[in-house]
Amino acid sequence: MATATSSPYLASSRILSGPVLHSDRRGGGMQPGNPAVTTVSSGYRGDPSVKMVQSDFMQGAMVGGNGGHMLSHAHQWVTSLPHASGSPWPPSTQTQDVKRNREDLHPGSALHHRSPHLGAHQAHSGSWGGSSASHISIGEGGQQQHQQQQQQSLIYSQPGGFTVNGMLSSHTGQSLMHAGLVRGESPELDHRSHHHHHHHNHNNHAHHHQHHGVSHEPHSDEDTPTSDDLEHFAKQFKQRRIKLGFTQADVGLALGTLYGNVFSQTTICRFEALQLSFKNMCKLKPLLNKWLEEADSTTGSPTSIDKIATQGRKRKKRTSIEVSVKGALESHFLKCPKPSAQEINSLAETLQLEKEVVRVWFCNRRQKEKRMTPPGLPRTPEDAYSQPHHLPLKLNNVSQILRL
DNA sequence: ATGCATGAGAT
DNA sequence: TCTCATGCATA
Repeated sequence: MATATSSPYLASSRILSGPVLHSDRRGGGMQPGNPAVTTVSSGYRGDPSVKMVQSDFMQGAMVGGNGGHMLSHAHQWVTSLPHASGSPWPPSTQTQDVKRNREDLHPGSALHHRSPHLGAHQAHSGSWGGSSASHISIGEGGQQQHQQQQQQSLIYSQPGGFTVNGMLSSHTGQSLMHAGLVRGESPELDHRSHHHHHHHNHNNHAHHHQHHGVSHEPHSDEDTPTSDDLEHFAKQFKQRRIKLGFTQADVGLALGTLYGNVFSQTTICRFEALQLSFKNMCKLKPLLNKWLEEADSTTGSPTSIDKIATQGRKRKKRTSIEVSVKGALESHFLKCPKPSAQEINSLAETLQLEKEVVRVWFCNRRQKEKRMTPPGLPRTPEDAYSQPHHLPLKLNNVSQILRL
């Protein structure tokens, strides 16, 4: 495999369609001594224009240790033999260029039909002032993180009208009736009032909506859902989405046309799998909820959105790190999740990886640690018991809550 | 479904 | 530089 062929990042070639090549897995092991391979690809990146508002809430420190119980993560990196191959990409200068455009192009949109029925919406009351937080000890291993960054973005709600792709706004007044009538579920969500009162707060945008007295449920968006709400919603969402015959990618695109925010299949997938940070989950939920309402209220229509060509930007090829190397990285991570630049350098040398690759690996590893769901999230309650390790989720959120 | 990557913002 | 939100490219 001629991997690595061309320059690592070609800056100017906008290869539209040519899948340049991909090779990555070593097949025969050429190039001994190379722990990682990289594949070439051309990519584009795009559309920096979207952002959304989000309340910057907690973010927190996560960790594994906690008072509850174990926290060691089990992971499964096997030590397999290293295949060697790949090629190191030369230190190219990456000049960046800006580009904006949308990415992703794919015509397909599923237009299956959807069955009219049910609606799921969440009803949680809202603040989770009393959610399950209480006392957990965080911290350990390493350091405390404190950080909380908030990014603000704006909200875009398209002013009504235009219905993209055929979906006319024919929502049958669902907006009004949701929580109230529909929804035949809500097993165990919301309020698990524990003790404690936290005021979450500090959000820049104050939103206080007036409650009109009754029946109307609080707009399901806008209030901070509890982890259970999110969990429940995600599940419900996935189920509906599938029934309606949409793919994760379809949803991502639809969100773009509907609200101006395009999301990739990846993001939708992560949402469903609760693999996003709590804050991120909260941000996306309203949008997805809206899409859901639109989707099941619309009666058959093609979702067509054309995609414009994308212009290209170069993306560094993805480095494929060998299992054994990953194992080494993992070990180090356990010892020190936040290695200094120096440590990164030496590690990189030892492992024969680009320093940047190592740095990014740690960043990603840390991020992973912060997700809502631990690596092998028990899919069923039963599994929860059978699986000793991993925090039963939600615990993670607690830490976030505690943060503030 | 995920691994590695990019970038904006906060430090 | 890190964190965080996101996504291309992959398996």
